[in-house]
Amino acid sequence: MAKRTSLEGAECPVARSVEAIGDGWSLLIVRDAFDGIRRFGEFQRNLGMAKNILSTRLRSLVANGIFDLVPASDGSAYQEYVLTEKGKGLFPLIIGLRQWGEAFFFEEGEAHSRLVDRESGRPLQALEPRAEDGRLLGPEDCVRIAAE
Amino acid sequence: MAKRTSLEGAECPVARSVEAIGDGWSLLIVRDAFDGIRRFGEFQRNLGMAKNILSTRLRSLVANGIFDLVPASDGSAYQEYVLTEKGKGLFPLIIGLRQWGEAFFFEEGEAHSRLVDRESGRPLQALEPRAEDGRLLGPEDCVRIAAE
DNA sequence: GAAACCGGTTTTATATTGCAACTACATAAT
DNA sequence: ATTATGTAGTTGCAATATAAAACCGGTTTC
Repeated sequence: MAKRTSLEGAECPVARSVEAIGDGWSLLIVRDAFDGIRRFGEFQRNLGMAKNILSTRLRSLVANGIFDLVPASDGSAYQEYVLTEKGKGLFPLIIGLRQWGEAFFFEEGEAHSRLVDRESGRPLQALEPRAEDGRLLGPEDCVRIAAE
Repeated sequence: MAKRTSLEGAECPVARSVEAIGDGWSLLIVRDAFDGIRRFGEFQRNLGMAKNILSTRLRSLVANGIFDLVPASDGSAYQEYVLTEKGKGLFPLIIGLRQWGEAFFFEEGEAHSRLVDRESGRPLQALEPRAEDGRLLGPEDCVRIAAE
């Protein structure tokens, strides 16, 4: 997307999020991070992406406070990319991507990787937007109001 | 991201989703659609993006079954882009982007647009991944298992 | 009937991507 | 100790995508 100057400092939270991770590779990198990937080479092999791009993406993710660069946990002289609290905050988003993909891009019975609750081994509940009082909300039940 | 050949037909639902909407503009277009935007010119003015890019994005979103192109509802000879059921399925994802943005990109008290429940006028509950039995799940409580 | 509007496409310049080669340092093998 | 291999990048270059502006044919408004 390159410049997208119209979005800098936007008053819409969606726009700011998109500014930080609204790019396919970044989302996949974060997905992998949730699966325990931490090292540059692991990301690179796993995603099959060019190293220079991975390099710039990771730099940007670190700059955006989504990853921290810390000394490797295996005692080697290398470093690891670990999710910050902000990065972990993307968990529902990645779940959302996964559930939407499962619902609309796979045939019945078509094999795909699954994300399961470690304790029960069963899939998660579908994410559902709800009102404060618990009512289930669809797109038509919501209104966006501009910044005051 | 251009080619990303490594992702075509991926067995990971996240990857397929990213293939379809993992691009900043597409996400913002969908966000606007949830706010009731339907016409080419509305999207263009609203997002401040180049018309040629909007054109290719909308074409791709239609090709991916996220929007339908239908005759304009005002009786004019023009057409409108309306979300399909699949497109509406992105609602939780957009909420996820919004809530993450609100949580991590705004200072306390900093003004931003809000999405509220139409009935109560109050903000939504935070999206929370849960196990089937209702337990709240964090990233550490989940495991990804490969396609069988 | 003229002027403005709508929904694009075309053109052109610039920025980003992706690949392959290269580098510097760390670790492992002989 | 020397050599090989692995890690984590960077650099150069060609291909591709993006952005801005001009253009264009039908539509609606005046």
